[in-house]
Amino acid sequence: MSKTYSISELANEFDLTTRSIRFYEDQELLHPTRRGQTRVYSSKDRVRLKLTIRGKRLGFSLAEIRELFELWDETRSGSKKQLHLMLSKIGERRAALDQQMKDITMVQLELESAEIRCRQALEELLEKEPQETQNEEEQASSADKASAPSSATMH
Amino acid sequence: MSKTYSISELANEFDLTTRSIRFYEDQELLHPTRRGQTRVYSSKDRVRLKLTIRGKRLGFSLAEIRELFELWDETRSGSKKQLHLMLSKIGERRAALDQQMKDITMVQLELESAEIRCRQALEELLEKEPQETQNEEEQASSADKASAPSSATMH
DNA sequence: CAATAGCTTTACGTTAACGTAAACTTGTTT
DNA sequence: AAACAAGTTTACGTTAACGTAAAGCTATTG
Repeated sequence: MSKTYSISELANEFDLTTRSIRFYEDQELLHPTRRGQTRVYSSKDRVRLKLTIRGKRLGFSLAEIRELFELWDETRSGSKKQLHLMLSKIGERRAALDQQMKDITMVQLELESAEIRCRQALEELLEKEPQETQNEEEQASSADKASAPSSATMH
Repeated sequence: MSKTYSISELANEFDLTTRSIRFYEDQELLHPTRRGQTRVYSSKDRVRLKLTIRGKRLGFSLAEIRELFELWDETRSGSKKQLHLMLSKIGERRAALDQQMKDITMVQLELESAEIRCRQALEELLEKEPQETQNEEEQASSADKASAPSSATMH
């Protein structure tokens, strides 16, 4: 008997709402069993949830993610035609991800250049306005080598 | 006077609808000038459109893309506080992209393994059912070495 | 035993990113 | 001048991915 999880355990672990998790089930990304009326998630479900989140971060729709899951599941039992179709689908996805890799590289370059520009603008400011008590220097030094974790409120 | 573009020129080049392009303007991603009532796009607008598309492929929302554009624009004129804020935002974005890189790598691995599994299943089929006249063999040979470009309807 | 905690279903609301249609202007071609 | 092409505004419709009540089951805890 491998481990099982409740809906709120998973919700906490992955920082989702239970609503989302039930919604994913609705979209057939998860297939928990039931104990009475309560959902019981297997570790397979947990893995799928993790994969789903990863997929979402990459901009995949839930439908696309589901498609990939189904492909994976049907691999064993597939007919010849099915298998070829799967290979083609997988090829599509891999190509799309290759494109994304390139995109990311480009955007990273842009951001890097923006960062440099930003730092230069800062330096220029510091030259014209030499010292003004500034205790905010901690910031400047800390953000230097690692791209900061940065909590931040965002939106 | 550098080159300018009409809305449909851009729409064709980037395979968008004019509706989308106008919508992007509405969201302040583009700022075309006007000749009469007609929009005239500069090459700067064209670059922004290209960047927008790239951003979208990475799962950025239009609002996020707009934010990045604004950061970039305000870099020159920014105050010290502003500049630090920008650096922080840029750091966020770069961290997110780093995460995406990892995600992609993981998913690529999964897909690769799925592909291998697929090919093995195919081989097993071919062993048990040596030849059966199959005229579906055209398929088999073509999908073999290159992960097909595959146009595909996607949507 | 009544209340609390955690789960459930049902169902309407919301936001982003456009699609789609209607009605109008403006220039160009026949 | 009539018709066509390309552009415009206005506005309502649509889909995905949840949010947000509302109302009810069920176990255990004070």
